[in-house]
Amino acid sequence: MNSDRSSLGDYVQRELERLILRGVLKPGEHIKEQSLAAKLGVSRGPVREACRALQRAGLVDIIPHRGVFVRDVDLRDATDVFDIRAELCGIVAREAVHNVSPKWARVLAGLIERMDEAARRKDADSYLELNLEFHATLYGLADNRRIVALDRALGNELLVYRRRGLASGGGIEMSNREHRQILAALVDGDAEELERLLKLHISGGKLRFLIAIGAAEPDSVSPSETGDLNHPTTRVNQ
Amino acid sequence: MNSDRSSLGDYVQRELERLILRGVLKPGEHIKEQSLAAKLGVSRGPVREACRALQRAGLVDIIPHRGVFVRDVDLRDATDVFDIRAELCGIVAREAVHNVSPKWARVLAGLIERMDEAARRKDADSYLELNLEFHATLYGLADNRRIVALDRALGNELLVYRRRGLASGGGIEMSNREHRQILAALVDGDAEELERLLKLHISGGKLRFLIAIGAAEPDSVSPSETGDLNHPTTRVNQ
DNA sequence: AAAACTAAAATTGTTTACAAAATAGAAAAT
DNA sequence: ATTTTCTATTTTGTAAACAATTTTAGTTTT
Repeated sequence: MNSDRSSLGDYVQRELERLILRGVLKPGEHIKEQSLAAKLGVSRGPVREACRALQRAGLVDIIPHRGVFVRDVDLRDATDVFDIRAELCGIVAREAVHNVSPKWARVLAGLIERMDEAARRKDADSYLELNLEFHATLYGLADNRRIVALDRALGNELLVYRRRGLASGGGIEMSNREHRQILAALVDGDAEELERLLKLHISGGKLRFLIAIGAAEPDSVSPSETGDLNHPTTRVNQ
Repeated sequence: MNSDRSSLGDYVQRELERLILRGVLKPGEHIKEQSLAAKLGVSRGPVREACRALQRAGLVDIIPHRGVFVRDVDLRDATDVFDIRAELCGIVAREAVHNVSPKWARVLAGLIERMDEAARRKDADSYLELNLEFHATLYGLADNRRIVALDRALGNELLVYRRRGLASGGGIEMSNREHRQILAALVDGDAEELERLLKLHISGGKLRFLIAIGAAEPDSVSPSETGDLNHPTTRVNQ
C-alpha cells in the first residue's frame, strides 16, 4: 500500500493532503489518528508528525487532548500568502537586476519556451512544474539565500489549492506572456519595472485563483495596466 | 523535574527554546533526542514533537536521518533575514493604518512606556521582551494572519544573536524613539510614512546588529533621513 | 601515509503497548 | 421530562522496544 518514497511521515503528509484537498475529509471533520493510520497501513507515530506539519501548512487545526480537525479550507490564508509573496518580490526585483548574467537569462528564456510548449499540449502539470522552476531560478538571482526557501515554502502552501486544478485552468497563456515581460525587464536592468511586473504577476495569480475558486467574478476587475494592485478590488474577506 | 503545565511536548519545547536562546546549546550543535529526553526526564516522543515545532519557529534545522541541529545563522543569513523583514513591513504599513483602533493604539503606547522604563533600568531582557510584543502587536494589526507567525519565526532566528548581548548594548533609546514615531504615523493613518519609518527601524536594527557584531563601523553611515535604505551601504558580504 | 573497506556503535525512524483524558450513553435523581 | 452523575468506550498522550540508517573506528590494501 505504501508505494511512496522516503520517510513514512512524508508519505502520510502527502496522502493526508490529498484526502483533504479531494474533499474525502470534509472541513471541520475530526481526523482520528488510529483509523487514518490503519487506512494508510502505518502506525500512529508518522500520522502524528504529518498532522503537526500540516498544521503549519494551515490545513488542519490541532486542539490539545481533543485531536486534529480538517481546517476550513481558508480563502483568507491563501490570499494572505499571495500578498506576502507579492511583497517579497521587491527584494528580488532590486537584487536580481544586479546579479543576472547572460547564462541565467538564457536559462529563464528556455523555461519560458518549454512552458509555451506545455501550454500548447495543454499539459497543466508540466506547466506548473516549469512555472515553479522559473520562479525558483528568478528568486535565486536575488543575493538572499533565505528568500528562495521562504518563497518556495509559501508557494507550496498555495500549491495545495492549485492541485485541485483551480488556478491551472484559465490564463496559462496570459501567465506566460507575463513571464516574457518579466524577463525583458530583468535583462534591461529596470528594477522598478521588474518589481511592478512581478507584483502584477502574483496579483494576477491571486485573482485567477479567486476566480477559479468562485470567490471573485471573472469580469470584476482587470488589473492589467493599473498601478495599485494590492487589494482594493481583489481582496476578499473570507 | 517536570513542573510545567499541560502537555510534555509543550514543556520540552519551552525548555529547549530556553537552552538554545541561553546559548547552552550552541549553534550548529547536534541535539540528540535520547540524551535530551533523559535530561528532561521524558521519552523521545515529546522531544520529537518539540523539535518539529521549533523547526517551524526557525530555531533548529532538521535533516532526515541525521537529526536536529541548533540553527546556525551566519552573518549572511542574519542580514538576509533583516532584509526580508524590512520588505514585509510594506504590508503591515498599508493594512495597519486601516485596522488600528484607539484601544490598540493605547496598548502600543503602553508598551513604549514600559520599554522606556526598562531602558532606564538598563534591563535589556525586559526591553527585548517588550520589543517583541510591540512588534507582534503591530503586525497583528495587519489583516494578514500569516504575517504574524512569519515575522515571529524570522525574528526568532535573529534572537539567537541578540540574546548573546550583541544588539542590546547600544541604541536602545534610539530604538524606542523610533517606536514613538512609528506609533504617531500609525494613528495619523499615514501609510507611506509608516512604511518608511518601519523600514528605517529595521534597517537601523540591522546596522546596530552589524556594528555590535563588529562587521560594520559605528560611523560608517548614518541612514537617518536618506531615502534608500536597502543595501548600498549597509550590506555586508559575509 | 592515504584511501577504501568492514564491522561495531550510536542515532534516528517506526511500531507496539500502556496511561490519561475526553466523549458518549445509560441509569439515577430531581 | 430534564438534568445530573456515573461508567464504559473511544481517542489522544507517553513510554519503551524494535528496525533501519548513519556515523565512527579499526583494519586492510594500495
